[in-house]
This record gives sequence, C-alpha cells and structure tokens, in this order.
Amino acid sequence: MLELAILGLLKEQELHGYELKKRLTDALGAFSSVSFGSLYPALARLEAAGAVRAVTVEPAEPVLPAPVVPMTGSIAGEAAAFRARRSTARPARPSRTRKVYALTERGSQLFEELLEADSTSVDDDRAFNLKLAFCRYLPPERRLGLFEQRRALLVERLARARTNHRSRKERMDLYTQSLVDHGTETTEADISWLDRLIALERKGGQPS
Amino acid sequence: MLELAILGLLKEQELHGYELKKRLTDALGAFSSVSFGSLYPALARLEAAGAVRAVTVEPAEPVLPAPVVPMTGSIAGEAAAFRARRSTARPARPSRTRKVYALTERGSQLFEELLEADSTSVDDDRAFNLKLAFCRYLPPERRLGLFEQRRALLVERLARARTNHRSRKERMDLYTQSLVDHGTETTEADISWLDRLIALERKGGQPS
DNA sequence: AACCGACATATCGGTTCGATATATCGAAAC
DNA sequence: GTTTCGATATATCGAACCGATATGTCGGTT
Repeated sequence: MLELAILGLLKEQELHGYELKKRLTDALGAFSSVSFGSLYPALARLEAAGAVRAVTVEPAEPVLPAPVVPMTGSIAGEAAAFRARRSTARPARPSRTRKVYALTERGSQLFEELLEADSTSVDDDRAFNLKLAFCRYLPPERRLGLFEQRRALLVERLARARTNHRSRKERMDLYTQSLVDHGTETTEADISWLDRLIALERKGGQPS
Repeated sequence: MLELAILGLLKEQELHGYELKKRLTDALGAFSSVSFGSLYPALARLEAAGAVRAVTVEPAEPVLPAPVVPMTGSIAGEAAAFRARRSTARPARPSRTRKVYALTERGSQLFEELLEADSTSVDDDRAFNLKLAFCRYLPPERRLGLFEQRRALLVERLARARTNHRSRKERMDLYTQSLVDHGTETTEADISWLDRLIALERKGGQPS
C-alpha cells in the first residue's frame, strides 16, 4: 500500500526519497507514518518493476557555475539575496547526492490499478484514507464506487459488531464494553461522513 | 503487540491456538484481526521465552474411557443427552490434537511489562485499544496514568494537525481536506471519550 | 461411500517496522 | 578556527506481521 502513496506523490512532481518521506509523514502523518526501512526498499522495488526511474543523481557540488549575482553593497542586502537564491532559484538545494525519481508510463498504469483494487481486511482503513487522498485522479463514477464500497464495508462491520455485542456483552468487562461502544459510535460517524461525501459527489460538487 | 493479547487471554484461562484466534477476531475483531501466520509464530516465541507452556497435547481419541451414561430409552432423549454431553462435559471437544497453552509466572510478569510499556508511534492506536481491553488488571493509578498518557498524545496530535493544516491547506485538494477535517473531529471525539473515562476513574466508579 | 465444511497446526514469501550505519553540510558553540 | 551539532540523505538489518497455502482430522450430509 505504500507503493500507492509513492506513485501518487510522484504523479504530481519528481521527488527524491527524503522529500517523499517528509511529505508522507506531514501530509498524511495522522493516518500513516512511513519509515526509511519501508520507503527505500519500496522505491527499489518500483524501480525494478519499471514503475519509476531515477531521473537525476545530483552531485554534492553543482557542476554548473553559480550565476553571478550583482552585489547589493550592504550586508543585510547580501543576506536577503542569499535567502532569495536559496528559496527561489534552488528551492531545496542538495546537501548531498540525491536520487530524484520520476513516474514512468508503467508506473502511472500501476497507480490506477492500485487505486481501484479492493484492499484486504486489516490495513483497509489506512488504504482507504490513502485512496481518498488521491481519488481526484479517478473518474467521477469510479470515485463514487469507492465511497459506496467503503460505506458498505462499514455498515457490514457495524452489523457484525452489534450481533457480537449482544451475544457476548455479559462476558466483556466494562472497559472493553466502553471501547466497543465508542468504536461503534466512531463507525457511525464515519458512515455519515461518507454519506455527505457521496451526496456531494452525486450533485457533482466538491466536498466542503 | 500481539503477545500482549495472547498473554491477556491466557491470563483468564488456558487456551489452544485456534480458540485464541477466534477470541481475538471476534472480541477485538473491529480493531485488529489476527492471522495464523502471526499467531503460531508468536506462540512459539512466547514458549521459547518461557512465558507460556503447552500444558496438554490432547490426542484425537481420549485415552480415558467415556463415562457410562444411563440410557434414556428414547432416541430424542439420547440425542439431547449427547448434545448435553458435548456442550457441558466437553464444551469444545477436540476434533484433532490440540496444544493447550497456559501462562507461566514469567509470562504474567511479561504481561504487566507490556501493559505498562509506552508504545511506539504507529501501531499506537491499536496498542492502546488492546491495553484498554486488559487494563482491569492494572492498579487504579496505573490505569489512570494510561488514560492520561493517551489523552496527552491525542491532544498533541491534534495540535500538530492544526498547525499543519493552516500552513498547508492551500496545497491540499478538497478530498484530502475533508479527510483531515474528519480525522480531526474523530480525534476530538476520542479525547472527550477519554475525558469521560478519566472522570469516572477519578470517582472510583466503573465506566458506563 | 464420497464429499464438504469446520477444526487445528504450521510454513512460506513478501512487506513493513524500528534501529542503526554512513556521510555531507551549514551553523552555532567553544 | 575547530569541534560539535542538527538537518539532510541513502541504505541495510533483523524481527514481526500478514495473506495464502499446505496438511490433516473430524462429524454430518448427500
């Protein structure tokens, strides 16, 4: 499932590993953090599969000579100019060699396959969150299908939880009961959130 | 973290692998399902560490002769008696050889260590749910500490989400924004649920 | 008698994790 | 001025977990 996230981010722009990790953790950080131990092997896999390719391996010192910048004549001015050079001309200058990856045609194809594949039970919640973050690339009817599929799963989970609850309530201690009750409420809230998304999608509008 | 679940269940009664899996999936199934591919290696690890031990390996056919049961004289009566024997005398009769595990002293010790260890970032949510399911074994002040520690983590997560949200809102598409907003609401609901648990705990009462 | 589904244990390959190793660079501390 | 420190960056290791699969045993159905 990590591969979906990588491909989705690379679809927008070319990135190197470290930057990829940063975006993964602070854009989707609440749902899933990623470690280097997963990220670099995943990148290697994707490269081996031909889904991404390393576009550039930037050297530590740029081969191109630094552009001549006219002096301002003041120290503060020089500092400002330096900051400007750093933040615009070379937005994230390399502190050492970096491997910048780009999405290939094959990768774009794989991305769409992963986005529409129905995920398996456990990491289902994370997978859905991830898919939602990239569902803008889906055609509207597929997107709607994704939402409804998710809704059906939650409703079914809720139903099973209820029957389990009734048949096993007496055997659970009160802390566990509280946990299950809270989980039920959360699932109900998830469903009505999905309902709102679905309604907006049907209207052809964007979510609020 | 699976080991905590196993030890917690074995603390109540001796169980074999298959039964353990059933209880894990339908008591805590909403939060975490467990596969045999995790369960049996985990049991083997725990046994190697001396935390559990196989008490009995029940044979397919019991060595003890079946107790003589007085006849009822009717077929229906015989069937009822048979069901009764199955459901009370041998509640879950072995269909083949089973390895029944029991908690050792060392295991009980490990259980408490795991219950009080602060868990690491990612599977944090699951770990807390699991701990809550077994927190009845904790002394009241430790239990309260667990709740407050969890609350602090959620509050901090919320704060980070808010600053991230403000600084990066314009770069997120609307589906991702909706996802993040919903996540925030869920976290807020989690916090107030914890507040209720904490308040009840302070009163010395049980959760409702 | 053959078959199926529930019970039960176990292993395999693949994926992810946390920890760790290595190296470069700018900035601050001394 | 040099050493130290923290951020940047890539990579690997072992342990853990998952889903799939293999193997085998019962009891009940067809």
